[in-house]
Order: sequence, then structure tokens, then C-alpha cells
Amino acid sequence: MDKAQIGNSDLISTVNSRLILQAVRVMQPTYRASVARQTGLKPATVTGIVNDLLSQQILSEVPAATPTGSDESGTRWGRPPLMLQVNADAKRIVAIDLEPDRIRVALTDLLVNVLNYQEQAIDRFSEPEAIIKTMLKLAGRALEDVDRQQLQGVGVSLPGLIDREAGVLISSTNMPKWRDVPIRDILQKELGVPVQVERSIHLAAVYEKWSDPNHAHRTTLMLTLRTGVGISIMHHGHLLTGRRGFEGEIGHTVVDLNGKACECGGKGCLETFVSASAIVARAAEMIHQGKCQGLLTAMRGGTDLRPELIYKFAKRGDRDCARIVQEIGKYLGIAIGNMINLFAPDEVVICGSIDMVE
Amino acid sequence: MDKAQIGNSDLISTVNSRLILQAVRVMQPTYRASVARQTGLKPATVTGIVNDLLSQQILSEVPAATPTGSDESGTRWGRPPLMLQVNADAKRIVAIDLEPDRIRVALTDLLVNVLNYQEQAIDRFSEPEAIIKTMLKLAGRALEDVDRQQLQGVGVSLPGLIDREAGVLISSTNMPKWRDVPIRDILQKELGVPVQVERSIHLAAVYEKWSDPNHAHRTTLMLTLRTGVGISIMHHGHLLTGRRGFEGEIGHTVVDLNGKACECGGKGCLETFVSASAIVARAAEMIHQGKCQGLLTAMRGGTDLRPELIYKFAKRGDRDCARIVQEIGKYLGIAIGNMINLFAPDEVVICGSIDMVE
DNA sequence: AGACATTATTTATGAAGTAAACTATGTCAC
DNA sequence: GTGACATAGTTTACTTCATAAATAATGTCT
Repeated sequence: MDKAQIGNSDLISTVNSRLILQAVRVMQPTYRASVARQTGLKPATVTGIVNDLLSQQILSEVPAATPTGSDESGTRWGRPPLMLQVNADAKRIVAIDLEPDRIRVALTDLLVNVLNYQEQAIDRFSEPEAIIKTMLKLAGRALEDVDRQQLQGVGVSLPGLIDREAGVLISSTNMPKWRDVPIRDILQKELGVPVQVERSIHLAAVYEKWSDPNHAHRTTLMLTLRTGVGISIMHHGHLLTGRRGFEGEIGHTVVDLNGKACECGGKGCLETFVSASAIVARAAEMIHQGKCQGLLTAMRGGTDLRPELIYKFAKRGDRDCARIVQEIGKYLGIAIGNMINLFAPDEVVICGSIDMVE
Repeated sequence: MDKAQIGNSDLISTVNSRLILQAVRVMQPTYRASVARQTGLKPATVTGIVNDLLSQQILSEVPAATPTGSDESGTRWGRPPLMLQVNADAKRIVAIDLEPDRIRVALTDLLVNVLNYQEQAIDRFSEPEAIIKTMLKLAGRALEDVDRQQLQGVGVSLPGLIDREAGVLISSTNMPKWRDVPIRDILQKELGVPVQVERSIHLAAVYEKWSDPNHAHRTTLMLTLRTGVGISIMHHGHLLTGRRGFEGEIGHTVVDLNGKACECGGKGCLETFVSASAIVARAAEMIHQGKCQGLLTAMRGGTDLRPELIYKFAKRGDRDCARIVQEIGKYLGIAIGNMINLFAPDEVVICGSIDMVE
């Protein structure tokens, strides 16, 4: 049997602190009595924890306010509350987004306002060591004026299969040299602060939940389009994740068993229809059959064959290109429909765009 | 914002009691010091909670035991532990399984040993009121010799879509008269004890987790075959369930977009290939085409056309019937493969059998 | 009989939530 | 202005739990 969470006063305080911090973040500006009503905690408890958070400067008190009681004539009474809000400046967070073609590093405050942003192009075929060096350089710059005490931690978004427990990037389709790289430990050692890693495609869902306080008991299905298709499911406030991070591979879901062979060994996988390379291949095939003449002309004019070009032609009324786009929708629709049957989500979010990686 | 679990001493005690009870159940017979090591709780804490559980008679102490310490020569030392085990007789549970063609009621003890079992055939077209009356009759009989104090509660397994929060059976394919029946509240009122409802197809997964202590951090995909196909996912110890209980509908996942129209409005749903009625229809179609002559002969002999008959012929070497069975496997395989891509489960369990309902 | 190892309990302490009393602070009526 | 009123927030005394540390219990072995 694994060790589970045990109950002690530590558990109580983390649970309640989070609850209160969350409540203030969502309702701010707000005040102690309101927080108590919302969370179900008693006023005395809220006072204690709020004072604690005030002394840590994670919350701050705002002076002015008017009484909350009122009647139909607009008469107000009662002691005016002391308003609370999150002191965004109390902490700093560094976010590192590794993508096949670039690294993006942001320094944010507690409310995830971006204070500083850097972007640097990389070659997706580089050695991981070199790329990590670049990440460290950018992170170092972001942290130049940050007190280490103030730094909450570093979050890293990775484009591929990860092992969450070990903090390892197992593999990445678009970055072939990355194989079992223990990136969390490397960064943690170099930066000397706690580092967390997560799979890129899931982070949109995490943010969605964070920014929407009513999300706790809903189920959201989020599809992320990029070079391929990823799926994330936020279920009752929890992100569905496998131990090894292998989940979310909707791209290799079979949507047409008579379809083309896929790299994965399957036949008719979703990605044989909706990935950037599949779309381009499909267009090339049609050009070969003498269709999509518009595309051919554009290419002779020096333009690259890219998904967005096909879409542009489709919008302009090119029948053949429109058919390609329509097919993408059809297969995406089948996949989404299947997911809806399985999860009965309260909402489906599609984000990103189908891009090529050089 | 919804009200979340707040932290107070109640939380601590429930968390720790459950932890300890669970540990004892899994390791029994065991002893306090071992429980403390396993759970991470301190010995004094375990003593306190165990004594509490002993006084409630949920646990019992077994006298004999030998010292636990030992060296290579087999020498043993130390104070011999007081062994603990779950006192299965402390509580009684009533389990009611409603199926389209029968009601099954069991009285069990805390370890889910069946003490008493009753089964009664029902007509799936009956009014819900009549069926509930039968359920109450059987439950009443099961409870005849049970002290109400001893009764932990009643669990009901329902064959269809449920609303867990409301305890309502929303609809059931095989029991057309059941529409939005608030069965939990009805039973609760009549029996005067807490009633919980769950969807039948998911309960195999729940039991699987309960009976396997190492299950907490695994992901299991469980397919349940009956008149159709249901899927349950046990993920990190939690059953994936939607608020309205609409999930698990893998049967209406599209596996062949050129397939037949399905009742649900889709085309090529899994259930158009692997449900009992679909299989029979497929065989009838083949007979019409002059195939499956063996089946035809059997049917002229008065045998009903049922899935198991087709399977019997397939096993005997009937080529056409074998093809039907093979097709079932093919489509089931696609659906399962897709699920594996999505969830990367640690294991896939297929249970049940494809049955007809009269 | 006494050393030893291990299990189990007791006692004292501390952390956290909470009920209830109490203080604080505004508005309004007079 | 003064006091009633309503609501916000704090203080105090108390309870519940976990826990560290001391202690007791119980067997084997020398």
C-alpha cells in the first residue's frame, strides 16, 4: 500500500490557507466575514489565517469601504469591512515554455501578471544540453532583480511525454534528441529553487480551471492543436494525468479504419488527417492528381506549402482546398464526438492552431 | 465558488480512521506498530484510533502472536504484538442489483461476505413502482434479523444513466418505463437508512479497486459487456464519473464512419457492431445472403438466434459465424486501442458477456 | 535473574478550529 | 450630540487531535 495523505494539523492549515487564499483571489476585493461565509470557516479561524497571510504579505488590506448592510431605501449600516486583496508582488514565479522552435521565459507575480518576457529561437535538433543552457541563461536574466526569498518557484512546460514523478522529459516528437532528460532535477540544481514540470498540452486546461472559480465541479474537454492534436481533460477540478504522462494521445485514436498507415503503426489515426504534415501531404497528393491548381501556382511563386496557405485558399473559394479543410473538420468531429460520449463534459474547448515546425 | 472540504479536527479523524481501517483490512492480521509504519502515523495516534475502532467493535484483537524481530539463526525477540483484524460482523450492508430481467439482493458483512442472497425475476416493461415494491420486499426480508444499529447502509446498482447527486435513474435502455425515477430517496424513505446509488457498469471497477490495495495509483480501464458495451475508468484511485452520470458511453463511439446508422443518430457506433442485437441482426443479414446455413438449420429446429449460438457455431468451425465473431473483436479492438492511447492504463479488464435481454 | 528488542500506552505539549463574549465602527433617528 | 442598531472583526477559553518522549509490557536468550 502506498503512503497516503495523513491527517494532522499541517493538513488542516494547508487546506484552510489555500481555501482562503483562493477565496480572496476569486472575490477580491473582499473581507474576512465574506470569506468566512463563502468557505464555511468560522470568523475566528479566518481572522487567524488572514493575519498570517497578511504578515507573510501574501494578502494586503485596503483601507476604505462602506458598510455592507442595507435595506430597500438604500440605508446602509454596520461596521464597514476591512477589504482584502492578494498582494501580487509578494511572490515571483518563473515560467519556462520549451517549444520545438523556441524557448519562452516569463517572470510573473502571484496573479500571473507577466513582469518580464523573453523569447529565443532554438533549433529543434540541438542537443538537450545546449538548449538547457539557453533556458538557464534566460531564467537567470529573468531572476536578475528578484530576491530569492521572493521566488515561489519555476514551472516548465514541456512538449512531449513526461514522467511527472521523476520530472523527466521522456521523448518529444519534434525534438528527437530529447530522450529521458531529467530536466526538473537539472534546473532545480542549477537554479536552487523548486521546479515543476508539466506537459504543454495540459497547461491550457490547468489555466482554464485556475482562472474560472466555478470550474471545480465541471468537466472540461480541451483539445490543443499544434503540430498534432492533444487532449486534456479537467475532471471535477483534477487534471487527468497518467503516472508516466502518456495520456492525452488522442492523435493516435483511430477515426477511419480504412485510412492511411500512421507512424505509430496504426491505420487511420486522427493525426493522419489533422496534423500539419498530414494536411500538407494531402494537399501534395491532390496537386499530384491535378487538383488544387491555385496552390500549385502559389508554390511556383515561391510560397511554402503550409496548412495556413491551404486554409487561405479554402476561404477564397478554392473547392479542392475547401474539401481538405472540410475533411479535417470531419475527422476532428468524430474524435470530439467520441470523447463527448465518453466524458459528457460540460464544455469542450479547442485551442491552438495547426502549425508546421521547421 | 462551491463550498469545498474545510480543514478541522473532523477531517483529521475521518482521514486517519479510514487510513487505519484500510491498512488493517488489507494487511490483516496485523498489529499497531506495523499499521503505524505503513500509514506514516505515529504509534500513539494509531493506539488512540485503534482503541476507538475496537470499542466500536469494527476491529477486534486476536490474542496469540510471536515476536516480530529475528536474526539469521531464527532467533526471535521483542514483545509479541497484539494482532488486529476487521470484525466483519460489526456492520451489515444491503446490496441491491437492479437488472432488466431480475433483482438481486444480498446482505453482506463489512468484508462483503454474502450472508444472504435472494433473486427474483422481473419483467423489464413493468412500472417502476411495482419493481421498487419488489426491491423493498426483498430488502425487507434481507433485513429481518438485522439490528438497525448494525446496518451501515444500502447500495443500489442501476442499469442506466444516473444522476449521482440527486440519486435518480434518468433512463435505462432496457427498461423503457424508468424515466427520472428518484429511486434513492424512495428507498431511503421506506427503509429509513442511507442509500447510495451507482451505475452498474462502474461497480466492477469500484470492487476491483477495493479488493486490490495496490490499486491506488494505477489506472485501470474496465470494459463491461452485457447487452451493450460500457467502459469505466479507475484513475489514481478515483472512478471517473460525470455529474449527471452520462459518461462511460463507449458504445456510441464511432469505430467505422462508413458503418450502419445507430439508434443514437450516429453512424458506425461500436454498438452497431458489438451489441447483442447488432450481432443477431448481422447474422440474420448473412442468413438472408445465403450464408451461415448452420444457424439457419438450428433455427428451423426451434433454437433462438442468440449471440451465444453464433459463437458456438464459430467455435465448431462455421466460417461465416467465425467471421462475425472476428468482426466483433476487430471493432472492440479499435475502441480499446483508442482508449489505451488516451489513458495509457496500467491494465485493461474486460468483464461480462454479450447477452440478450428478453 | 537480567539484558535486549520490540510493541504498546501514558503523559505532557502544542497546533489548530471554534463558540461565545466582546470590541470596533459606521448609520440613522431623535 | 447621543444612543440604538447592525455588521465586522478580535479575544478568550475550551476542545480535539497528533505527537514526542518517557514508560510499561512481554517475549527470547544468555
